[in-house]
Amino acid sequence: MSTIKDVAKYCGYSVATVSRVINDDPIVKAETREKVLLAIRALKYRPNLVAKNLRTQKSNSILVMIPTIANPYYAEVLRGIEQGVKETEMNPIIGTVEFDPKHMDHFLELLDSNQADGVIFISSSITSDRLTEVAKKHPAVMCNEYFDPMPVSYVSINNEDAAYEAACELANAGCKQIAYFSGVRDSSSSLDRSRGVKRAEEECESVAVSIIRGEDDLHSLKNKIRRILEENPEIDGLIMNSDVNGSVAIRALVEMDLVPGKDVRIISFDGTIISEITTPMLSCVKQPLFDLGYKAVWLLEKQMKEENAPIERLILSHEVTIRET
Amino acid sequence: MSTIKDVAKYCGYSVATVSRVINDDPIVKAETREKVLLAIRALKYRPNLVAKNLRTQKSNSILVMIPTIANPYYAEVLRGIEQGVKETEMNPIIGTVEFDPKHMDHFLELLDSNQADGVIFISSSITSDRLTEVAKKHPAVMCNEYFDPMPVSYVSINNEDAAYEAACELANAGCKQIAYFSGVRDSSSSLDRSRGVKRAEEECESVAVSIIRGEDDLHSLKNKIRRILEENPEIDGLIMNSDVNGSVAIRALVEMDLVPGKDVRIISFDGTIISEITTPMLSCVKQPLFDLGYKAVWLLEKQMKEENAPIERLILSHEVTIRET
DNA sequence: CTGAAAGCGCTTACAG
DNA sequence: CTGAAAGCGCTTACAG
Repeated sequence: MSTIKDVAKYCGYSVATVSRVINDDPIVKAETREKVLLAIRALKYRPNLVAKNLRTQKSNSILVMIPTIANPYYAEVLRGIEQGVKETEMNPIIGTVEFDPKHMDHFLELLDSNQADGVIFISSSITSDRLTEVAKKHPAVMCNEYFDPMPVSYVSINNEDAAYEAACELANAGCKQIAYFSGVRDSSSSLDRSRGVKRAEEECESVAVSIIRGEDDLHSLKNKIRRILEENPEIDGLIMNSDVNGSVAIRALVEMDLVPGKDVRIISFDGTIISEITTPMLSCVKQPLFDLGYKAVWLLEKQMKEENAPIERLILSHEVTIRET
Repeated sequence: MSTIKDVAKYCGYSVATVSRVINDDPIVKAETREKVLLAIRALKYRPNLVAKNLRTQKSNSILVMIPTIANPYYAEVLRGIEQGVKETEMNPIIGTVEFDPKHMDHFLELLDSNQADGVIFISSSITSDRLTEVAKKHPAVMCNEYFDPMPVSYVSINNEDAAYEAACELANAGCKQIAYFSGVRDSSSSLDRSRGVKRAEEECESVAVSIIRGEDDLHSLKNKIRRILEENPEIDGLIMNSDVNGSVAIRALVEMDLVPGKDVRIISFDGTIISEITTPMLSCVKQPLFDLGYKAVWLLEKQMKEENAPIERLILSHEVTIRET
């Protein structure tokens, strides 16, 4: 590989001038630029970004922490992040936590060892304490979750409204008794959604809502749904906190000889591809996943540009999509 | 952030000695090591890996090219890659091509600009010509696909055998007329699978097999399946080249009032989570996705260690899992 | 066993 | 408008 020195020698200018050409410094004479460019092409020169990063004390990378990659939900958010990052010529380093704090520490090291300039935490990929610690030293933003009150920018949908609307939608379709299966952990989104379904219960007197804690694995969840449904045959509406869990609800119903969308309606959160490949297709609360990721990068950039940039809270709009359940 | 110089000053040794301690050089006296370690802890020193990388002329990162992240199939392979990479203390840089050559070039630049030391191409994330070019300059391996003959290591399952077994499985279950829906592009796996189903047709005289080219989007595929099934009502077995496409087959059957797994059997490739969340659950050819990724890293490491390491072709074993279709 | 010094490939104030 | 030189934070042959 040729270096900047080789280029300088080849075209007869100094490395300083070559550097200026590479960095589009308008101060260099047009004629000089041409000659340097010619040399660069002739030698197939590529700047060594490691050297540049060392010199400029930036890594040009941001860390993206996600709970797990094995979920189309996060994949879609990542696509938005990649788009955002690309526009700023940075590289994303994807850290999949897989619910293991050791993994998290491993990735957060990258911030301290100058391999990443900032970090985006997607969903519940970090604890409140740990975030406080990290955010003190490095630019950080949250995506899809938040800790209140904490001086960290975030982007999310309004989960309370979304859950409220989902419950109203079911009520309008004639449901009298709705069960909301929440997440397993008390995340902000989970709590907000609970608040939303409760508000729906208060506002429309025709409907009753119960909140049920979910299960981590699909099989336990399916059994739990069946049990709840057997014990409460009056339940005719289900709100599931993810599309995968929505698919589990379909299965539970089918096993009980109930028809999803007829005997029991289902609305699931997220609107990933999962909600489109089930039969029947899941009605869902569509989150703007791509945009959530994209905006997270945008927020992070602001934090990285200014030392004391103001904290921002961004709420994107969702959409309740009624399909076949 | 403190640097190696600060540490040296703090403990009274030279930066050279501190460097040796950091790198576990056994030559330093135990007593010295202790004192240096104390200083490192006192100053919360973290080595700047960018500097180290520049000095040692390695990036400590490998590039992982995938067609798209929005697919549980690739997500699972990535998990294996992450595991492998972690064990070698490298970082993966994930490049999602999204079927856009511009994206690919963007990521391949990382190799030339010293930000990555080697590259793994997952599935059909590159063309044969481009790979030849890249492999000349950088360590490279392929995962799940291959180009023959080409001096590049790869890891894959035996797709021909897998498709053969899937077809035999359907034949044993009583199917007389099988349709194999292949991929849209002529990848090695697609071709090998076609060969496999043809071999099954030759060997068991009781069954006929037709090969049908798939469609890129789900809706077109569903319509195509319906059309084929309407024109050929004797078809009683379907082999789909992905779980997502398997789910589309389920939907097509249900819309035609056919019962998946009874009127028409389905075996889909891959065995991702998708195959577990459909109702009925898809029978499938389970690929060792995690191991495929893990072994790809292992192969790449060998290529990176030695300039002229021999080319290896690794075939991992698959498994036909019969569930409800 | 330890240290002084060169050097990895860049950028950037400073001088001219 | 261009160049000489310092320096980013490390590693490593070499000398002692």
